[in-house]
Amino acid sequence: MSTVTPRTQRGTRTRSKILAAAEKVFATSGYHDASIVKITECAGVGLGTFYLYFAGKQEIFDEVVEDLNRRVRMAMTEASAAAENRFAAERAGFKAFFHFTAQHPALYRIIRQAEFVSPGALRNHYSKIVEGYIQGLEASQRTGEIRAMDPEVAAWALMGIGELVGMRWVLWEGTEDAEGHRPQVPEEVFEEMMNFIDRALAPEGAQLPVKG
Amino acid sequence: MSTVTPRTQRGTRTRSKILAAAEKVFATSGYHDASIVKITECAGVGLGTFYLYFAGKQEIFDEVVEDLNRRVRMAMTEASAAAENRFAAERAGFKAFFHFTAQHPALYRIIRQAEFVSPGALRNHYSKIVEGYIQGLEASQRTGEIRAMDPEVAAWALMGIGELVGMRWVLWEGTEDAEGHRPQVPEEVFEEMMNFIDRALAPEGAQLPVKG
Amino acid sequence: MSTVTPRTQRGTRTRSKILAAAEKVFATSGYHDASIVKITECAGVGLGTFYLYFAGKQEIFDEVVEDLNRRVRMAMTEASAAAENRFAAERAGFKAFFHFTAQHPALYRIIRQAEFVSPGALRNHYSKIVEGYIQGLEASQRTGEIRAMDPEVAAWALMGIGELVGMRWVLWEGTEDAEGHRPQVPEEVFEEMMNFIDRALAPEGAQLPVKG
Amino acid sequence: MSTVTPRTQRGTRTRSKILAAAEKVFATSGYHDASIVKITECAGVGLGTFYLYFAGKQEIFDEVVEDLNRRVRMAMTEASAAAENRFAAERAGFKAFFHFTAQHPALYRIIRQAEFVSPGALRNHYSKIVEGYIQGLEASQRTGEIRAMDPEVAAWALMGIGELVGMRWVLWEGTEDAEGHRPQVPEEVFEEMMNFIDRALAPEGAQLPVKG
DNA sequence: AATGAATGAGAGTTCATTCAT
DNA sequence: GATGAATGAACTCTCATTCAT
Repeated sequence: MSTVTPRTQRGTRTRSKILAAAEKVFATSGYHDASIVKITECAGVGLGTFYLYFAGKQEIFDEVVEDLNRRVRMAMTEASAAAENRFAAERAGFKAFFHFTAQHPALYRIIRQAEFVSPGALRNHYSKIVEGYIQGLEASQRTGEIRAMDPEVAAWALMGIGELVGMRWVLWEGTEDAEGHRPQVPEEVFEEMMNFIDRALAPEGAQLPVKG
Repeated sequence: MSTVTPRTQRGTRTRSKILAAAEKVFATSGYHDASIVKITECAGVGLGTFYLYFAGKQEIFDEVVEDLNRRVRMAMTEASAAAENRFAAERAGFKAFFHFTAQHPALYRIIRQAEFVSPGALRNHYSKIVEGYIQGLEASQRTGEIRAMDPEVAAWALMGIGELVGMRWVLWEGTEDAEGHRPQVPEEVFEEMMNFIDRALAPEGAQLPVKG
Repeated sequence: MSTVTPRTQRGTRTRSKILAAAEKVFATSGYHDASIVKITECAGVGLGTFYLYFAGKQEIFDEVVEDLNRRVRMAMTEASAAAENRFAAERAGFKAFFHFTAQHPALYRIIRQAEFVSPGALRNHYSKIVEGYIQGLEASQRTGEIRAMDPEVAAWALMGIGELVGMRWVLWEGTEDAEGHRPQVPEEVFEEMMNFIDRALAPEGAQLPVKG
Repeated sequence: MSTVTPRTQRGTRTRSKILAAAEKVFATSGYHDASIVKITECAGVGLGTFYLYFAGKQEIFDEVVEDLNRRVRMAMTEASAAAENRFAAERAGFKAFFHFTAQHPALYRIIRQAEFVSPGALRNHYSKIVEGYIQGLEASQRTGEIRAMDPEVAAWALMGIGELVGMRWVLWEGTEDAEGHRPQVPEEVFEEMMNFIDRALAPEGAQLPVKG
């Protein structure tokens, strides 16, 4: 009995419930402790139902990763797009990233295990995000808003900063509130981080905006 | 039957063999696929022998993490200590980090799974490395070599940069050579990264060293 | 929800499609690997439709067995009936049996699993074929064409010969052609076998017909 | 954790217990209903112990088939060897076959399912037994005790006779006694069968021995 | 000190069957 | 008449851990 794309509305809803449950359970328990039983119980469907829509545990894992990846990129892109200049765009992008992280701790917790679960998914995730950073950096370079540099190296550096700052101040700091959401990065930490980044990217001899 | 500290020289040697095997197997297979059988076979000892020296799988994992952490910090500290100024120290520290990474891919592969295996070990690992960065940054601040800033935020940023650049250019780039070692970060990438960092940390109005 | 005899012509056609599909799938995959999904897919009907016409997997298996049994016996009877004497009838019967086997390998493959799936169906199948042999043997005994003997023992012996010779030379020998049919028993093997049987049955002091 | 040949005496005994239990359970329940749990329970060992000595269900099935095959052939060979002439040898061989069947119904019940479980094992089983028949027939041909014929065809015919007569009178007739053994083929049936065979094989114009 | 046979909880997965549409 | 989404019991197999030797 092979996996199937749902044909009815009811089927589509069921598939979504399972996918959402999987995100939650993977984030809470990690890949290996996330049993199909846990996922289906959390989704409120029978065990066998899982295999109606997914070929197996690894397949749904990949789909969850891809899904989170798509959503976090969209969140970042939308936030940046609304900004007036590169400073604002940068800030908005990181803000959106931390906001998403706070609401979907799954992003971190899931990605960091992917190394052995699904190496392809892992690389794909990071590569796609880096791609977004690169495009932004290249655009800013063309307008002279940032200095000349290899955008790829800078992109990985920016992602590294976001990743560990997010881990430290969103994931570790404090615990979830009643709705399972986490606090944002504190304002002063965020400013320090943005200052760090702005200086790293600033054109030769530029005047940095003064905050506060 | 509780774990035992080896009393004889032979016992000490056996324990070390198992620990070394565990590092290798965890790095190759990941925590969950690393069975005790694999570890003991790799170490060339009987299955039961494992439980003579370790309380269980999670315990030896923690010990491997701690061991790697101690060694990478020592490598970074030693490299930095020999440097003449903060620029050189910074460069030497990152060089040492990438060098260690290249020779012990286990560091990454193991750490990134620790989230669910042993959260304490994970935080401990990052915190200790950050601690080293903070001390270095504070010292440089006192001598005025770097600008005023919150050293903790900068420390996490630096660690993030090292982590993702290392992942991208050491772990992913190219494959292992015959001895299982990996290539270093390419020179030009390293320079771009250091330039990024130097600018981020530089005091107001400082002249950055020009790289030939 | 109980099984239903089709009331419409459409229903009758559907039921037949499923039965034919079941014969094919049972023969190809064996009883246990023949899922209801496979059968209904092969029949080109929905899964649920199966239970409209059959109470379950075992029931349709029994019906397939019975169906094959009826058809093979009819083939053998018709072939024998047209023959002029017992020699010819005998030959014609075995020929028909092998011919049917060649076109319906399902006969063997299905029957041989019936032991645990449906013991009753198994015994019924063999018993009915034996019954046919017995009637033929008794008739020949009355005309003196064959010697005095217990017809039941002889009948089982004949069936055993046919079964294993068929397995060896029809089922195993060569592969199916484009239409999924199998080659007949080679002429010389068939003659050897008939010679074996003729001698076993021949009246005291009889002259056997010389072949070739 | 891969399968292992037992190194200790205890291990050897355990492996044998499991193998014996498997024969019994396969014979009683058939391949598909014979779960590993049933087998290990019947053997009085833990579930996991099974996988210490066997790679899986199919592997132990093959081994059981091979084991039964070896034993039935040895029983037949030994019985025949002690006989004074081909008549006696033939009778002794079939007697031994039925005797073995009576004590190991597993032989039939297991073999007949092998078609889909392990086709190789099935062919191997029949081929090896046929090989024994062929050798006996060829020897008798050389001494002139039986007529000229293709020994392979005759061998398959003999095996077919034994198989179905055994099925009918040993397996089906009556039920097991307290020790799980089955009654022999009735004397008169056996004589009828041997008479059938003797005539089929007898040299031209031979006098058949008259049975009192 | 060292070993490896033994264990069983728990994992992922399949599929005959039911039933609302 | 026809459908396919939903179910859960039951299966095979893995592996951390114990313990007698």
